[in-house]
Amino acid sequence: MRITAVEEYGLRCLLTLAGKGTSGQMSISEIAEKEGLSIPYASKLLGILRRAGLVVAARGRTGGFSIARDPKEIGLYEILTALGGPLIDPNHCQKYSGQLDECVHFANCSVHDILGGLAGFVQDFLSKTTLQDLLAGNTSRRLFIPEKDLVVLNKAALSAELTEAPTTPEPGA
Amino acid sequence: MRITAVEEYGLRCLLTLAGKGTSGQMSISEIAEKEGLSIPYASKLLGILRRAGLVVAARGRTGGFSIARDPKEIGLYEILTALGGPLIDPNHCQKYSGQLDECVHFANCSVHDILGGLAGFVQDFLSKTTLQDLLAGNTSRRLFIPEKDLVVLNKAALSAELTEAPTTPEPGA
DNA sequence: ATGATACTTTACAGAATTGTACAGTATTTG
DNA sequence: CAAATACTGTACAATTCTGTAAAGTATCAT
Repeated sequence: MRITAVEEYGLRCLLTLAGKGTSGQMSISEIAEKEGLSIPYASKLLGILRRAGLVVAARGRTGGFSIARDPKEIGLYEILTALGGPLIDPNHCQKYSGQLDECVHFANCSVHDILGGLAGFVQDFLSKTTLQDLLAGNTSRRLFIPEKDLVVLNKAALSAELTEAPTTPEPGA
Repeated sequence: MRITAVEEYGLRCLLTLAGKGTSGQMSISEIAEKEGLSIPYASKLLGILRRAGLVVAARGRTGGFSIARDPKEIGLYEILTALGGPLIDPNHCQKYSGQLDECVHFANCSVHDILGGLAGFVQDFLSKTTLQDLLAGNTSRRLFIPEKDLVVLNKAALSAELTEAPTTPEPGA
């Protein structure tokens, strides 16, 4: 489970463009130089971003790329899935079924449950973090919280938890 | 960003073994058949798990694999990193520096901040979810919570948030 | 002892991903 | 209109990952 190269570089290119604002513009050459990428590679990445509707391209002599929307309106989830596909393949069960025709855990597959749940979890986090957050350096808003202070719970169960066991959250199953 | 095949299958093999308990045992053949994998491939996966200290192997005629520790003591984070390497490469900046000698964002790299933060976030979630949770089907404890009820916040800021804005959490930056 | 069984290790073919090369199309400037 | 500039699309070499193959080592039953 890792960030792919395309996701990494693509996100950076988009971030650079976002820094110029909606009315700003940069050519592939400029972006490539700023990010230390080759021009053909930057072209490919920008092409992906354009087809995903995240940037708009102007052709011709005075052409270049601009960010398609306000950075506040672009979540990381949309960006990363555009660049690297879905977090969990929708046909996961079908794809990873080994030599059998279908997933051997088809009926009751806790692995898929947990991985699907993780994906939703990551998606939630990534969706709520926007390009604007990255631009503003707002990484500390949801990040860098000491682990002991980090909780991920159902709100309803949380009120009780806050007044009872401050250290080890254990809501009813 | 995705779950790799080795992570997926390796986790399943480990889960199957965990179902037999610490004193239980299964041969590669049995595991391979149960998971729909080829015997050589299952061998490779079990080898990885063994070197990571997650399973123990007994050689010889009555040999086989057993889970190394109580499933309650094995978190998903340990498993997935053993099978697929770290979520974020420690030498991320060095590796993904394009054609330059070092990451062009070296001094102030919000991309690395956010990705590193995400990794810590995922790590926290995965560490707190154990094999036992998967065995018991306890996927609902931290999963399948409606998004509107899901909060990820600093505890200190949370008490105030619970009494003020129940829908859109916005702690001070 | 000896053979059967089962884990261990290394090497390798096929597939997917990465990054590059290059020819093509569109637009502006003079 | 013609040249320059910049995006677009396809094809391809290099690398990495996936899954297989096969030879080797250890242990137990007889």
